[in-house]
Amino acid sequence: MLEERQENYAESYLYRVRHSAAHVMAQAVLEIFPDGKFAIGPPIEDGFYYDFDLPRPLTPEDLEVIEKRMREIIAGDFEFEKKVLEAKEAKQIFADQPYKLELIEGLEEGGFDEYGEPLAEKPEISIYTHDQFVDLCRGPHVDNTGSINPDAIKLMNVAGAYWRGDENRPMLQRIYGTAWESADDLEQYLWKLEEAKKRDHRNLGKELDLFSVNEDVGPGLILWHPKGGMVRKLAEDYCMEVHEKGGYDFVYSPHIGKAHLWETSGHLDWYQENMYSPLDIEGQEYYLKPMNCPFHVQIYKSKIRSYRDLPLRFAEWGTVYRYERSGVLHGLLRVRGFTQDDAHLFCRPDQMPDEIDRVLDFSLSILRAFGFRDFQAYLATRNPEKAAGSPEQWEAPTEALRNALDRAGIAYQVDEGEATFYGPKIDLKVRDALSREWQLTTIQFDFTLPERFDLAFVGEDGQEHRPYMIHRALLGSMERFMGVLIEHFAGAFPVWLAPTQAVLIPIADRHFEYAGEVAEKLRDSGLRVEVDTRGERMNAKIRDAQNQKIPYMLVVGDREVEDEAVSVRLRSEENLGAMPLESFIDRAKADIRERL
RNA sequence: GCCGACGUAGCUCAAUCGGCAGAGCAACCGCUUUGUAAGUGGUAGGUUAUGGGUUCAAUUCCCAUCGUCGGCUCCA
Repeated sequence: MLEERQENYAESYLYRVRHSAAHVMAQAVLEIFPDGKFAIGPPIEDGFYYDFDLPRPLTPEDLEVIEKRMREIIAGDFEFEKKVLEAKEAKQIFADQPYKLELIEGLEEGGFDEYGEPLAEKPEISIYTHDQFVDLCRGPHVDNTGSINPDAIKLMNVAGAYWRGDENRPMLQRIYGTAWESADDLEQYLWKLEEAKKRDHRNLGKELDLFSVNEDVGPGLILWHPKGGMVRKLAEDYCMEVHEKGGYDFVYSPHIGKAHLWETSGHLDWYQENMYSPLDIEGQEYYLKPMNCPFHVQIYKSKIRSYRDLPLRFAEWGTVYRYERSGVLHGLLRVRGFTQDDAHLFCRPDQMPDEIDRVLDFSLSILRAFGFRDFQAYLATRNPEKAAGSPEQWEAPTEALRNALDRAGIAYQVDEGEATFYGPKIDLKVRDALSREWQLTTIQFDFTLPERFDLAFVGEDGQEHRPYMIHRALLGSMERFMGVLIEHFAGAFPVWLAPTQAVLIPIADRHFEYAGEVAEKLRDSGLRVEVDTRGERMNAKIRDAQNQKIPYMLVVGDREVEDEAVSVRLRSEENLGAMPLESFIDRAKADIRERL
């Protein structure tokens, strides 16, 4: 599905518009900085960029000047002319452009296009010219610069980017721009960005008092406040309940473990750069756990396992700590300490396909319960360059993963050779309300740990056999998942997850007593209720409850006291009017049951 | 980590050329007793992120550190 979309995009008119806009921008930039060097400038989702090596950092004012000049070039209606030439000729044209020369050399050798992407066959070398500007480019472009709509382009921002994405190469300045066919499209896109900003979980986290990060605690470490803590608890309660029903056993493990454990598991070999420095305890080195697997493996190993015991499913909401470079931290989505809804499945080879089916279905049903409908899966297969075990060992699990995906009937793509060395995996992404993709679930085979820890079960034949081990996290991490939930619902959690489900709004002081009684009754029937006893007017209380995205606002005044009723207003602004308390309770319970 | 921008009251933001640090909201104390998105008056709130430097004088200029944001790279 996604792949198709991308293929279509590359052939679309809009793609050519954006590609052309990138060239126009490069011309404008190089007119301002005649000695500037330019690198690559492809269309991307929603726009384009171009990388430059310039004598000074660009400012927002520069962008305005560049954008203005772009409109002049567009108005000039210059033709885009393509010319195919020999590498030698191309090198002469770009003699003082080192990045272009490097690209030409790459093209000459074949194997890579001008964006550094691998190619099947050796490409031709071509240039595109418009006005006075020449760029190495395979196209395609629009016919004339005039085909770009000057009212539908906008330069967005400047950011650093390494040449060829390699941190050992020079840091270039990347200008991001967006381009559309019509001014309306541009406006709509900018609106969507605004909308995304309003939903930003970092802002909502503050406004709804869900969580914070504190400078003194440390970057990438989350403090859950009571409201956010409640949402998280509710999410965890639900998941734990279905895990128990789904045949999982709950285990708990410590936050630290001896160096020897991590040596055995191999983490100190291949994961150490993501691990924090060891603690010294009585002369022994202990590491904060970056993963839960070794502990679960040790629980497996705590006694002799029979084939009759399998499958074993050990689940733990396990908090792990991973070193992330300071620049990549991002709200709840990328943190240094987080809690995985982790589990490890140990099974016999004959049970493996069924286990895979089960866990994939399980994941989908949980994600659906949280309101996600649109899924995209990625099957990562063996990378011959770095893979534990033999190709034959990989076959059955890879097939099982593929079959499970076919049976589940969800869109998936195969990422050939993208697996980690220790086994094939499925990653599951969900699409949110703004149709952005978020990776949540991961289901990974592990060929290495059963070997390293010498895991075994006694078979029917009385002999020792090696179990399969599958690592899986469904929501991924609670922190990241909460961030995704906040953005998906724009903070308006479904009733079953809302930290406060109803707020009672007494109109005057004399209604406080009745409001308190109603609140007690609602709490008795399991609802999470607050009473707003501030000396504010009803209008102000409604406004605040609305901003807090509380599902039900229950106004009580003289009439309601008289009738033993509540007047129900929904956060959708719908006013349901007065109803008997029992009717409201029924309504709320139905909404909760339906997960609305 | 790297490139760039930024850091002022709990929050959102002002402060002209270097010249007494301010507003709205929130909080607190009053008045108001309210019928579906902000009633009203007052009070309090600051080592301008931290440390150093330049200057008669620094929120403002310089340096370092910490942190935040947009990207690169990586990823649950």
